[in-house]
Amino acid sequence: MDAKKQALYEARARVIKAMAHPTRLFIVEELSRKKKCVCELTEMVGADVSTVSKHLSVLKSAGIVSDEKHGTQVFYSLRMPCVLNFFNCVESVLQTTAREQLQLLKKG
Amino acid sequence: MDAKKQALYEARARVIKAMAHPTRLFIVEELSRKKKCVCELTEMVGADVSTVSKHLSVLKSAGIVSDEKHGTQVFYSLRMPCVLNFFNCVESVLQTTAREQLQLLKKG
DNA sequence: CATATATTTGGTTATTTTGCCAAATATAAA
DNA sequence: TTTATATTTGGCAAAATAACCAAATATATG
Repeated sequence: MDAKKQALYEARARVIKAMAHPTRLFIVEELSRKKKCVCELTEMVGADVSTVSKHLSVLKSAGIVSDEKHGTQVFYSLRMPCVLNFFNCVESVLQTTAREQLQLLKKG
Repeated sequence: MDAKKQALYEARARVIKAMAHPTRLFIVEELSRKKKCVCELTEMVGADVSTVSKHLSVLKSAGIVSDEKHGTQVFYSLRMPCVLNFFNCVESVLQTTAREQLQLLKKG
């Protein structure tokens, strides 16, 4: 794999890696409903504010969410709703795997 | 976030995390064309066989690829082609971000 | 059975990621 | 300006990842 191709796949991986965390997936799904401030998300996630803030910064750096300041609060919103398409496929993967496991158990 | 929800998002994250590596993205795209043995992929990737084998095992554990043995070779194929949908969105994210950067540079 | 080829597994080291705490910033209100 | 609230940043320790080498396994062939 040459350097150019390598760079391309690294760029792609960076975006996907930004989604690859339970908390960040949760945040993305919540933001798909409605923009929310850090404090709301912190409350929902149930982790330290600084932790949630850092997760948001990962998503922002990847270009997945955007932020806007209103007074002292910062509201985040989903900038690329197409990432929601991931969920459908992920759900299929999980279901297919689960069904297959079930089959194996029946047969075994 | 209660334990049940936590578990759900962890399961989802496991699938996405399996994709979140440049080499694995490359492998997935190659397998979308045609099933390939470990030796072929190793050649294309240009890393140690053991490294490629481990990447394949990550993809397999996540349910994204499947394998079949023919003699001494193991052929991997894409089990869930829907993961290819990820690429479109990832490309959009990269493009949107790049265009925005360009705008900022023009204005600045 | 011995040999050669393909793949996986175990082990080690280096790097990255995560999460929390404490401290720094920013903004609004008293 | 002081105070209170919201958010980000720096730093540290624990955990997870990644890559390579060496060794183990499996399968075909001489």
